[in-house]
Amino acid sequence: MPELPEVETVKRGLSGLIVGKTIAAVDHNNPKSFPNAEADVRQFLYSAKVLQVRRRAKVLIIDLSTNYSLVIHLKMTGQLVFVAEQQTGLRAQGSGLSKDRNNRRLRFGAGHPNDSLVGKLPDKSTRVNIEFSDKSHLFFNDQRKFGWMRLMPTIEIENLDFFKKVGPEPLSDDFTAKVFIERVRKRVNTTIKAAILDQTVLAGVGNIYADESLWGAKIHPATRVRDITDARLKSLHKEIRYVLNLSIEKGGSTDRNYVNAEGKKGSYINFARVFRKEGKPCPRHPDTLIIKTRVAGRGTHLCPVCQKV
DNA sequence: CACTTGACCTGTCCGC
DNA sequence: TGCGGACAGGTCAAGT
Repeated sequence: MPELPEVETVKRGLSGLIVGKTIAAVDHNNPKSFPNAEADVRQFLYSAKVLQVRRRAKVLIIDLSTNYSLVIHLKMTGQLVFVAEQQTGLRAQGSGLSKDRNNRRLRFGAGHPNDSLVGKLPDKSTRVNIEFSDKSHLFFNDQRKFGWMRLMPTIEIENLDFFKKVGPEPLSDDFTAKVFIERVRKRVNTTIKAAILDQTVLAGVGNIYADESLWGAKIHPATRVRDITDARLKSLHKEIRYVLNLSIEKGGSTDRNYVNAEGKKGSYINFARVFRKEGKPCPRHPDTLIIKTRVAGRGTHLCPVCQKV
């Protein structure tokens, strides 16, 4: 599920919600989702204070006062949701929950657009339940169990294989068109979609923003990198930064599972031009319909008129 | 080495 | 309704 904008949105939300809190207890039920031994959990997690929340690529890092960190990858269906102490009538602002005249929370059935997970957790997808000393909770939910949360010394994070190999942050000032073109050209013989999905080329782009940026740059996702001009790649660089920034502004994309730190959905999907728009008109060519095909083993959306191989 | 394909899981949706 | 198969936003390992 979550790509860079979704993870960034969770990071920003969590920063304002858990920094300064002290961990009091931790529950976990699946070694794939949370592999650490109990002894380490007790020693480095219990009584630890949250110092800061960071993001690198699609990975979240919660730094603790014990010089340990929680490193989290949400993969396809992971969620990190904070729930304040008591769900009383007067809740913290911005929770996204609808309320009736008496300021009580309204109940919604599953799938309602205004539905929220807050008040329903933990549930059967909860893999880790962190309780803070003020009785608030941070839940790590993950339906498909692809994601993970692990406790490790802060200083060792950079030595993880993933961090040693991962490419530059696409929204950093250093990530110029020149840098992008140099890196993407190392993947001469593959398709441009596979190249920008490759986290060692650049960090953070997943299936949604790959399709969205390729449409923006008018490049067919199956085009071989060697067949694309520098001018087109320069345009793609700009589009990648544009769609990522726009999505962060909209709180990310909720296609199925994604929710932010308050259990609320993102709205980028409402602004998408091609992703999940198969059968809808292309914004540039209202007479042409967006099609869905398969490129780089992934569902791929494109306009057959403005994106030619 | 560069590149592609399946595996990891659970849930949902679609066609029969 | 039930059942089988395809598919879902990400990475890896194993294959060519």
